Amino acid sequence: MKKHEEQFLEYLSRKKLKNTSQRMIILKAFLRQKSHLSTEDFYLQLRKKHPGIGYATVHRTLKLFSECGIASERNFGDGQMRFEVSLDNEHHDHLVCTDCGRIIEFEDPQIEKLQLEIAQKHDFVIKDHRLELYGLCGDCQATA
Amino acid sequence: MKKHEEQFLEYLSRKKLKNTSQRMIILKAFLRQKSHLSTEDFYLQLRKKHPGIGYATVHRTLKLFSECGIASERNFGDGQMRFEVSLDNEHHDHLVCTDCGRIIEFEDPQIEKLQLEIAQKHDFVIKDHRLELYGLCGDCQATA
DNA sequence: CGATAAATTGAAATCCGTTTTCAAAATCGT
DNA sequence: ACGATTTTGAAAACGGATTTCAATTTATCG
Ligand SMILES: [Mn+2]
Ligand SMILES: [Mn+2]
Ligand SMILES: [Zn+2]
Ligand SMILES: [Zn+2]
Repeated sequence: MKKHEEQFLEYLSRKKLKNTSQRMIILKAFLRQKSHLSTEDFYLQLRKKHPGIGYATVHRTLKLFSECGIASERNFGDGQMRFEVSLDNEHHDHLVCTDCGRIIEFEDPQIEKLQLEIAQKHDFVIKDHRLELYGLCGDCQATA
Repeated sequence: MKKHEEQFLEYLSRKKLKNTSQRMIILKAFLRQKSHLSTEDFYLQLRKKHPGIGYATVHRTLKLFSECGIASERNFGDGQMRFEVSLDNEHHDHLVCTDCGRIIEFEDPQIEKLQLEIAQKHDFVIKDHRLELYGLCGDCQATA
């Protein structure tokens, strides 16, 4: 987990950006966070300990994390941007419970391979992709 | 293509909604449309022939189409809602060119099957899913 | 150290697509 | 045609993301 911090600091100096207390606080909170939080939720969380830090700063800093590669932006179609820590250059996709919001991550090399084949067949070069499976988690099937 | 019209009319009467000239005009334009248009683009298109019809009505009517099953809402992550005619209950996914916006549809039974297996493994019941491959189409690779 | 230029901050304003409001108009069963 | 109900279009409201701006903080250099 030290790698993320280094990567961010390196990005700051490379871009001639400044290292501020707010940025360090947000970074630490972000790395400790339960993932897939919306900007708003993350901000509300952070505000408990650090009421002085503004929403704009949180928003801007999360964008920085994304730019420098330590965070991934996610969009689960609910109109909120979400962020998660990105580990190395691992990729994963998501199961999303539409009832309780639970999110399960998965990785499937077979699907990834099939995606590449499809792209080739249509003369596409893939830069990115999103796969999300929406449904009910075990708990919510019981409740329903 | 008559089926869509019937399905919409049936939905209207079932929900005790009224059949208006605007709704019929929008329906015809929608069925004739080049797919994956945003509400805004569809509205601008429609307005050329029917300047009297308001954006709100177009928006509400597209929602109706979606509710009654003759349209599918799509969200390609650019902050615009898009609509397309849904054929029978066929499902398909999308290749999206991030340069020129070209959209290619595809279907892959193997991927669908693997998705089901993943869901089972995590005790999920899938209701819906989205798979989008973002990249460059053949033309745009050349240009770049 | 200071001084200074440059970057950052937080609050508020703005943006932009979506959705709602509301009074006037249209629909449709009778 | 009547009257209850629904629909319409313009404008306002909404909600999240982004920008503005004056005040503050940071980093660099003498
Ligand atoms: Mn994740
Ligand atoms: Mn399509
Ligand atoms: Zn659940
Ligand atoms: Zn292209």
